Amino acid sequence: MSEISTLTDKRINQTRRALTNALIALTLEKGYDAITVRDISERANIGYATFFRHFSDKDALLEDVLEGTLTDFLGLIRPVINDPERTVTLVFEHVEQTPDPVRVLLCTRNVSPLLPRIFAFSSQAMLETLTPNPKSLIPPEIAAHHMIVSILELIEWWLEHEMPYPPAQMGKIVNALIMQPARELAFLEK
Amino acid sequence: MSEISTLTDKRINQTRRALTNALIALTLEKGYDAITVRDISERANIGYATFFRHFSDKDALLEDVLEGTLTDFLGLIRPVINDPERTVTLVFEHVEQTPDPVRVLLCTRNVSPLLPRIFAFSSQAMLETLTPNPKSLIPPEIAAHHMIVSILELIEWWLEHEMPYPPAQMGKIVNALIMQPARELAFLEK
DNA sequence: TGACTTTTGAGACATTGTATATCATTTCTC
DNA sequence: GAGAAATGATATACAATGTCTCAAAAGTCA
Repeated sequence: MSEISTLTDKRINQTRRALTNALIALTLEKGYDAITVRDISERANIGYATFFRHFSDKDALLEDVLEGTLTDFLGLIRPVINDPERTVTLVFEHVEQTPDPVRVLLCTRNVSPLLPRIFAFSSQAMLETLTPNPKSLIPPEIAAHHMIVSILELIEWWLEHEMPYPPAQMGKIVNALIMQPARELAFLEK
Repeated sequence: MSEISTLTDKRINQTRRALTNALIALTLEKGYDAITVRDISERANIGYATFFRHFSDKDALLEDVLEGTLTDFLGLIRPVINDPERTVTLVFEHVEQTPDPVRVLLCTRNVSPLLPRIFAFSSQAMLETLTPNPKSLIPPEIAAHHMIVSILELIEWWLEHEMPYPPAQMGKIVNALIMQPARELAFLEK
């Protein structure tokens, strides 16, 4: 009973969604550090004490938001992981559709350990797919790390400049500037 | 009198240096968000109220530390700004000599507006030095931004992996992986 | 060295934010 | 409609911030 209702009760879902939306909105307005649990609960029209019935503190709510955002990304790119340009284009299209959670992700980079773990995981996955060139000057771990992290940097630039180029063009740019050079310099041809 | 002694009184310098060192040490131990003004003043062997005679809050002390660190960097690279490999090598040598303030800089990226401003400034300076290739797929602002930001990413990787390659090699790697491709793709030959 | 100035340490205080507990009320599930 | 669960409102303990005061310590400069 109670185990099922914890998942299905409309009030719970509604409360959590309201808190999530409030956190995202307030973080973009004032910055994550500046907002309080009281701010969040007021914006969400939720009692202050009710917040703590769902999340142990502000950081736990953030984790919840980031986890959803990152899960979306991983599901999106998994099917096309071997086509860099297509992967990057899909990522930018997804950012275009829901920019706010991504903005939150970017401006809370150092708060949560989630992003570093996703980076390490993605780098590892990439190293298992490609064959390092033993004669290369560039260690494969550096090339893999560079490919992963630089994409996020360009997403950040793109969002801060109000998405001046369409996702397909960003896919071409990232591929030419980052993916192709890294693959040619550090790995053997497919 | 008071104006001169404000700058020369040994007690002031000693207090500020102790607070600076305490902030760096505690940030690396527990993370910037987790430390309190009381933590800092206790570690520095300074009275709690004395902290506020020097800095309005924790963030102001951090700004002071970061400003010094960034000023060091800018002074270091200014003379050799047109030689990418040498510039990068010097930067990595400097990080090797004083890694702790750089670690603090990296893990407080989103706290202070200083780093974004330095990035914007450096990108602008780079754009004024190089000639964009009008036929390039890649906008020069993206190439410039990429060159600046990616170096910091590799510094972060290098520090987190305990500096596994010497600065000179990191200079070669960064030049081959980032600087050369960006220059060839987005700018005209010097 | 010695007079004078400035900084410091210690403690009190008001304020703000966190996190928990209680209880009547509302809302959902079955 | 009955019972169970979540919510709102309120009270409370606690931790951290930032300000203030005053006596003691340490510096400056003649």
